[in-house]
Amino acid sequence: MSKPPSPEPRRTLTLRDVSEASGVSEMTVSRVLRNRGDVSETTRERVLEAARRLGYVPNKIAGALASQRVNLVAVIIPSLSNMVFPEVMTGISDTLEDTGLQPVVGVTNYSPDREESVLYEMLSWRPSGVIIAGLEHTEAAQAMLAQAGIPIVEIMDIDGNPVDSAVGISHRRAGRQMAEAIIAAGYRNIAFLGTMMPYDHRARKRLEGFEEALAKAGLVLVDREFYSGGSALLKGREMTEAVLTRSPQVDFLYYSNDMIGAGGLLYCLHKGIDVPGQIGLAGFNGVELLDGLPRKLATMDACRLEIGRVAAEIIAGKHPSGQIGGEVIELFPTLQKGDTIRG
Amino acid sequence: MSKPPSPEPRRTLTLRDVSEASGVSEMTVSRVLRNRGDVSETTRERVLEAARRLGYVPNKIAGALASQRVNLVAVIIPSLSNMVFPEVMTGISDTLEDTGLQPVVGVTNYSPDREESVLYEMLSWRPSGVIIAGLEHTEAAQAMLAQAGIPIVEIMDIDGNPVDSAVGISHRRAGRQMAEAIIAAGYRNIAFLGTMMPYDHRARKRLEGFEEALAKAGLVLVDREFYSGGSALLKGREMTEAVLTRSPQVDFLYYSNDMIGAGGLLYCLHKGIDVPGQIGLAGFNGVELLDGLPRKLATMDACRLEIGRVAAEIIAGKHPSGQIGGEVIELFPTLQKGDTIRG
DNA sequence: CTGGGCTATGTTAGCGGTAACGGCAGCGAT
DNA sequence: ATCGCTGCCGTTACCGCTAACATAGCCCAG
Repeated sequence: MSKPPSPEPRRTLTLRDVSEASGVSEMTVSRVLRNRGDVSETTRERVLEAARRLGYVPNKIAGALASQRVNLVAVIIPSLSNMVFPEVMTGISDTLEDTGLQPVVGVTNYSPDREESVLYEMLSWRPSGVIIAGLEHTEAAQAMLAQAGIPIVEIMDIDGNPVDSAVGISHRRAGRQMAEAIIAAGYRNIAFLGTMMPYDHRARKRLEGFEEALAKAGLVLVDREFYSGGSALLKGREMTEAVLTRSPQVDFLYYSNDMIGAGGLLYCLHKGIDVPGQIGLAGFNGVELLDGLPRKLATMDACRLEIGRVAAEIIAGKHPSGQIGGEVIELFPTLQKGDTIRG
Repeated sequence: MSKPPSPEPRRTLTLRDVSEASGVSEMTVSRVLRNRGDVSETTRERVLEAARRLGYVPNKIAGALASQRVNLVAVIIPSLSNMVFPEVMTGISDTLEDTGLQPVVGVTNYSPDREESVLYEMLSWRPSGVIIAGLEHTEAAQAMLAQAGIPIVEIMDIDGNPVDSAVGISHRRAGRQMAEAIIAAGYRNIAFLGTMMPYDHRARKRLEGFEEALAKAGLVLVDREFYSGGSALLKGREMTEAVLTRSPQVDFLYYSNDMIGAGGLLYCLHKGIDVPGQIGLAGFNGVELLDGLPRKLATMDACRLEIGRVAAEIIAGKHPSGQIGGEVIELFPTLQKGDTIRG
């Protein structure tokens, strides 16, 4: 593989190279490249031409050290492979787009220890802000966030005490609302199917809110089934089969996410079960995927895009509230009954 | 929101703070914190204790500038919201895990210009390597890659000329193979349904290979349908309906990805079409999702995890081939006939 | 023609670390 | 006693860039 005939892969270029090539001081080159300060049009062009010709790429490491400013925003999330966080990312990226800030993602795989170390790693690059999923962190992580001296936004969830700002929905309330809708529709033998991950606090809170509302109506879950890992769609089928076999009296299945709910829905339809007459179904997240299903699954959207958008606005200091930090912004998901809750 | 009662949000800590707190030189602190060089056990502990107590987080910006070493690997991909790149990311992360290297993702949304600017931005942080999707880049991007002086790995595709190394599959060959299997199964009236994105070169190459094999058998596509954006599952349904309405003679539908293929499959099953008797279906990617479908869609896995793994190994300099760079590693996807190709 | 206020550019001093080298005990071998 | 180690730690000189200030023309009011 012969590389293109570059004269010599010489050491990487610096401002000095550009300054020499264009006959001005390094400072002037720096000013041109950052569009800062006054530079005459003719020098500007001479400098730009030289930079382009040499293929100069500025060294942000040196720049950041000198200016004590870093245009990075640390974004720490549990996973990229479900449908929810990529959409949050989209909201963040879109909003950051024209602020000069850039998101840098770290993935924790729902592990608190990994979260701690990812956070440490990212903070060591001195970002201008942190967006981090959830309100539950290790003690050390909490301390780092509190001491960082930069805006912190905890996203997705507001049931707890944020370090600084928070943007999200109340999962407890979401669980409650869904339970109320289900009860109102006349279902009484309700089962829960969800993830077992010990650290998915938001799924846990939804379940808590759900059971709370059931209790208020004098009901308890008739059955529950948990899973971890694997193809969510397939797991949804399997779990549904397991529950329906074990507890034939069940008339409603509440899933902790849409993906397994979709699996359950496909299973029920395949089995010829009357949905929502005989059995009702509901999921959580409001993922786009559902639009393509034979029947629309009842769900609640989690305001993912909006969460990303608002979090980014807070970091960029352009949130309408105008506050400096320490705000808790609650968003309100809407319940979409779809075709799988009767009434 | 009162913060925890930290005595004073004082300026951020430096090595000097730790060195004063532990009564040794900054250099020694640096050595302890990096586990490098000889330090007596007692001083090491004194330093660590002080660092922990103060909550010191090293400044990698300064460190990187001084040492001319950055433990970041730039990963530049078109999207995070389909199922393919997250899995590549997983392969990369897993492999980088114990090398001290850290991936940093940039997303281009399939836009060459955005790719160029993301690349520029990332190179300005002087990463130790670049993993970038595809072989097609703007001229400027090509130049930057060639000049960067660090290992570059272009992933997913090997039908073209890599700047340095490449890891991927031949999409042209993949398209050909699928066509051959379809023809061998006796289908003759074949339609293509896929993405319209002008910059999805890999989908384009698959289609090219596909048509090439058809031609060799004296066949041409009976129909074709393109889309962009929206819920892939839903689009799959809609496109399938459109094609079947327009060209009732069609007996095979080749989709450019599994997601729209799944939508098509659900549509066909819903319409009571005999699959694979009356109509056969095939997708591409081998996503886990398919496992949960009522019938398994024929597909070809794209070796996503493996691609990520190998790319990361090359960057980390621990690929078995032992070469320094400039290698092209072709992986071979396997065709899974599933339940949607007869025979 | 002179001082003040531009504008366009250069100079100086770090930013917070680390590479490279230097120094100095302590200690066994000669 | 001398030498040469090795183990531990400090000093010095940057890394490549930018904030802050200094400087040099230049124009115009007084």
